[in-house]
Amino acid sequence: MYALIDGNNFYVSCERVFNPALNGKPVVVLSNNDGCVISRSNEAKALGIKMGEPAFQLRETFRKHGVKIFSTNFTLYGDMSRRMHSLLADFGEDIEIYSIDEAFLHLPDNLSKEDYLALGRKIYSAVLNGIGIPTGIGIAATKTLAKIANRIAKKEKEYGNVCVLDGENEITEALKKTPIEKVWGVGRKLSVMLKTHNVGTAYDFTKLPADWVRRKMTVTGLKMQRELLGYDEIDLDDIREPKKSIATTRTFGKTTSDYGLIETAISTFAVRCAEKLQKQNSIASFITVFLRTDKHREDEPQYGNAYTMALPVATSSELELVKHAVNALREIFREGYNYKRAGVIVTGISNKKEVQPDIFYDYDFEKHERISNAINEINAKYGRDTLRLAAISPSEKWRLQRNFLSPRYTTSWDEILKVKAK
DNA sequence: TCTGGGGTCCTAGGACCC
DNA sequence: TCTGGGGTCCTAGGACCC
Repeated sequence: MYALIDGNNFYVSCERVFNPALNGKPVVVLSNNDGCVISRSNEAKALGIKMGEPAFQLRETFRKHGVKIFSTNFTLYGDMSRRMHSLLADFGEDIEIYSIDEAFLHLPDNLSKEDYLALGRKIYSAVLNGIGIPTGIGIAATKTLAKIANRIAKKEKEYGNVCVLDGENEITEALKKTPIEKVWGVGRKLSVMLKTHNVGTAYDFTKLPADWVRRKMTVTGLKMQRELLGYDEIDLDDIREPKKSIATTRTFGKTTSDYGLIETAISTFAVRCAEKLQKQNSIASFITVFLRTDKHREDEPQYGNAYTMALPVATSSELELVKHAVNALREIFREGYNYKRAGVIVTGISNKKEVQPDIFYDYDFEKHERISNAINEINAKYGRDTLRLAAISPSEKWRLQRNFLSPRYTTSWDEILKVKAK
């Protein structure tokens, strides 16, 4: 059996932990550049605010209903996530962390329904009391069914945030009231396709012939169907496993046609990729650089391009990645366009112990590693970018706009919550 | 003025091998 | 006239997730 635990409206809940005056009020968290809504309190959802809706279109709604607005504070959310997952780990050896606010916990197989329910409530209280985040908990035999249970736990008040799906009739009932587009793995395209074949619910989907599902939806669809029928099919990569691709990409606060500015941005993204690689002890063998203009500005000339190159030697060195990223950028940069978005992606990732020296390329892996380590140590002690490559600049114009940022309550001594005595 | 960021998996089809 | 068979590896692109 699996329990799927996820934080309710996670980013909003993180903000509320340190600012209880937000309870009961409409609250939203915005994406980078304060662009789109990416987390909403229940009160904000009730106002009709949609996931991903652009903030500028909502200004009137925000004003009229006094919606509390926050910029993303990933430092805070990431730290709260780490704390939540470590609380969950107390309830079982096997935990698969699926995202910043979700984890699957492996539970013993032969408990009674009452015992699963009691365990679910215990987990709920542990997280709420431990870090102040309310959760939804779904318990069932497969991950896909646990997702469905989780949705019911949150949606139907009488469940009190915990739903156990055990027993054939109960599972059938749950599948019948789950619209097909709410099934884990069915997105916009597939739900449209399935509806034209008269599949409206998860239950209808389980009744389709397996070979039809295989043909129309590949093995992914087949696994989904089997999961709904109670066969455990989906294995997740643990989030602590090394990543297979690493990206740093940004939408600029303002568009720019200035090559120098973009080179600085790309160099900074390359350094961030290097840091992420080093953190998981990996090296990358390919680098991709892309840039594009603002696709929403139909009145302006559009251009977008990407360039992928094999690195001469797999590496995690910021010096090497910046050098090659800039070379890649020169391949695709064109004068006369206003660029809005750019990024660096590294792939072909392996463990750093597997570095293959190239006798034709002058590269001293150990020397680069010593440099990286020295930079990391200094910055860990004195703050990010205290020591940095001249190619990057911490205060450039492409920087994010974050006008509604909350303090980093849990990770910065300067920003810790202050309690005043009267 | 103003529209996020970072991932995974799967398949088809081309290049290449013997 | 007639042009094999069986494989691997890689990449782009599409679909999905939070």
